[in-house]
Amino acid sequence: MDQLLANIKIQVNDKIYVKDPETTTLGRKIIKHSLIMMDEIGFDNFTFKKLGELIGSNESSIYRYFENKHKLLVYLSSWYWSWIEYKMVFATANIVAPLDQLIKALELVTEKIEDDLNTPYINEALLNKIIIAEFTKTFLTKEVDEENKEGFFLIYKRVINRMVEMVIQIDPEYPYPKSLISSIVEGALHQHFLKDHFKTITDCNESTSPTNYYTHLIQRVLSPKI
Amino acid sequence: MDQLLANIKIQVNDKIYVKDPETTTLGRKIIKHSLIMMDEIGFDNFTFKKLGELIGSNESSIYRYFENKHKLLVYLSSWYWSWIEYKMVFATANIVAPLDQLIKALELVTEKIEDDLNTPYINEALLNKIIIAEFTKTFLTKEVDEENKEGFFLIYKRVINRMVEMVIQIDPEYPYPKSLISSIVEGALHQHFLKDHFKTITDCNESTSPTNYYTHLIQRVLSPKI
DNA sequence: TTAATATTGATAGTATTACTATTACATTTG
DNA sequence: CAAATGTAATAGTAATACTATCAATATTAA
Repeated sequence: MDQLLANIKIQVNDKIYVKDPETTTLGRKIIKHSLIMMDEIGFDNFTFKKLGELIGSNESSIYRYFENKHKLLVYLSSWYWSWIEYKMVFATANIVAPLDQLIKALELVTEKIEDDLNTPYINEALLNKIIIAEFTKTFLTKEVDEENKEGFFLIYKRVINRMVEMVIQIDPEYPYPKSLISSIVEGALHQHFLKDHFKTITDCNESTSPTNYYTHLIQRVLSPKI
Repeated sequence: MDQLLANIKIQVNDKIYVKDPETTTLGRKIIKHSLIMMDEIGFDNFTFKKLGELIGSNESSIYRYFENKHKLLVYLSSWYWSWIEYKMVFATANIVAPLDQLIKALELVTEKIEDDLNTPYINEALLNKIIIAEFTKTFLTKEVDEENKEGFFLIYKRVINRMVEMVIQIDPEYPYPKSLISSIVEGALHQHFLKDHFKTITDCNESTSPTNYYTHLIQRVLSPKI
């Protein structure tokens, strides 16, 4: 699986960028350092001018890759969910029992991520931190419906629907499979945030992870058919 | 309860504002019209200049009430959760069984809100829409830890902890009461958003509400002691 | 009632952001 | 080697996010 990833290009909707950043040195530099910078100062304080200074490139050169910083964040998010989807497909392919599949998939979307060394210019650990802190900002905008029509959130929704299928297999009678999964995927990011900033309203900490909480939850919520 | 609310002032941490907007005509105008405007154009496009034009006041006059638009959003959120807390305390006061209490509280935090006519310059239906679309932006910032220390999110956390207490009463053995409630409160807002924008990843719609989903969920997750 | 004080409005000004446009030069590719 | 593509530098615009000052008006306290 690790080696496979080295040869496969993560697919991102080409309407998100002006020019594919994966194809040039500057493009890859933009991605790599935008991760570092967004993690450090946050999306709100991040600007193309600052990024340009950091990588020793002109602001206008960055605009040749991304229309604006919002699109860059959408790109990073798409990349992230595409990478998660890829891992999910492989990690669950050999698992027969749907419940075990779901538990595995759950682990992938709720665990803290470590850097995947197969992607040299993307630090997944950083990207995961950015997703936790910034992902909701990609869709909490007035333009969400247009961008959704353009397919900006397709991969994210596909990841969720893959897990929904597992739920339906496990317990066809369960009435809210979509809401269950969408609230888990979003909720896991939120629990990671709480653990770092609002410790008094979460049980997650060093020893208990969002993965533990949600694994326990689905086992109580779903009634596997025998 | 309705009459009571008319006489009680919703308390908001006074570090959030420069000058209490509830005490003057202009202040109340700022609140009332910021709701209308934020609902219409969204928080990101909202500026004090535009608000000033709308209410026929100078931009600088608005800065006398709020340092910036972020603080205004924090104010509106605090007000919202304070109002929810108030309703929760009254609505659950006469209920004996903790499970019934929790179901009632759950209803309050997950249902779609209608305007409460006791607060003439706050339209709660609008405020609820703004909370759904913008609330996470109040804490997904680099300043969250400082602002948390200042007590900006106290009421929100108190609402959650009230419900956590109910969960502990219902099922003292349940290992994740805080994560359960924090993920429900946040998740309910998210489900409302999905129902309006990403219909393919939620079961919520005209006939099924987030309240239905979460009421069903807690009954499966919690095992009431007998 | 008058004087002091608080509130608001108007104007102006600054630094930063979020871009767009143009030109020139460098590098890669066919 | 010519064309296409990529990159850098400069300049410029409109909007944003404020801050400061001062005059006009409303409120309140002596």
